[in-house]
Amino acid sequence: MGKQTTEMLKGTLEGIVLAILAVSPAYGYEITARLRDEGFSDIAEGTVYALLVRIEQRGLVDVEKVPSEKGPPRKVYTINAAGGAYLEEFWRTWSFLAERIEQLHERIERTNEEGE
Amino acid sequence: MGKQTTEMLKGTLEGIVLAILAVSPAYGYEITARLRDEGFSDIAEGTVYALLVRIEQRGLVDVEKVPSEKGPPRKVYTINAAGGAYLEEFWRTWSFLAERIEQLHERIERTNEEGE
DNA sequence: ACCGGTAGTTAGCAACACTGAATAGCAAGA
DNA sequence: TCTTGCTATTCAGTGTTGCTAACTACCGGT
Repeated sequence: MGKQTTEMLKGTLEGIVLAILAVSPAYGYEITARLRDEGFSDIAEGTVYALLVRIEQRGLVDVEKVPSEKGPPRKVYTINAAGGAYLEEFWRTWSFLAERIEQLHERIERTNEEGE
Repeated sequence: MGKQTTEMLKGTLEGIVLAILAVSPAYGYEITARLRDEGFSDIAEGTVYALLVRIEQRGLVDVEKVPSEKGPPRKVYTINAAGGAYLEEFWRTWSFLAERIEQLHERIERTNEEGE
């Protein structure tokens, strides 16, 4: 994966995972798969598991152990009230950043056009 | 500044600064000021200077020392060809990420509406 | 008995933004 | 003169984050 992507995921991956959990509860392995489906093809499994541990420790999600038919028990994560609040804050921060960056992008596009 | 903002800036601040330099060359102190004008009110000066050192070492910018009338000499940074290529890659990465996240956001908005 | 898919854990690493302090030049006011 | 204030840059140390790589563990089919 591009190095830029890696760096850009810092600070956003957490929100992305919480957003996925806001759609419906899920366990680690499943989340990794959903991320792949979403287009984040190369996110390491280890990364997701580590992230889940973090958001659990911060109390943003509730966890339930569910036996699996084909493997060790799953840890199913459900976003809770604190997680919901955190996610809202995430959207606000994201919107702010996205707006600024889009503005910059457009300004540069215009500058380039004028220069041609 | 919010902790989320700090984390989200990782990977994007570099692109933002390069984008600012793509508009016109500038020196560190000035860049900090421009960032404030852009709405990034609380980016530490030290952060900007450290970032400038990094992108200089990677050869993304050219540097010229210019005497200042009111203080020590300025280091004026100009984006070069390598920096331009890097910036383009940045826009691609950003667009990809922004698209995915917007999709997720919209999906959740819809989910919430249905639930009401 | 072995292999492949499912599921999770852990240790160590590199990159990045922040804090806080230090350095340095110059101008205007007490 | 001394000091305050603005301009301008540098540096050491910290915390968070995502990645890599290896390991454990459970199950079914060959």
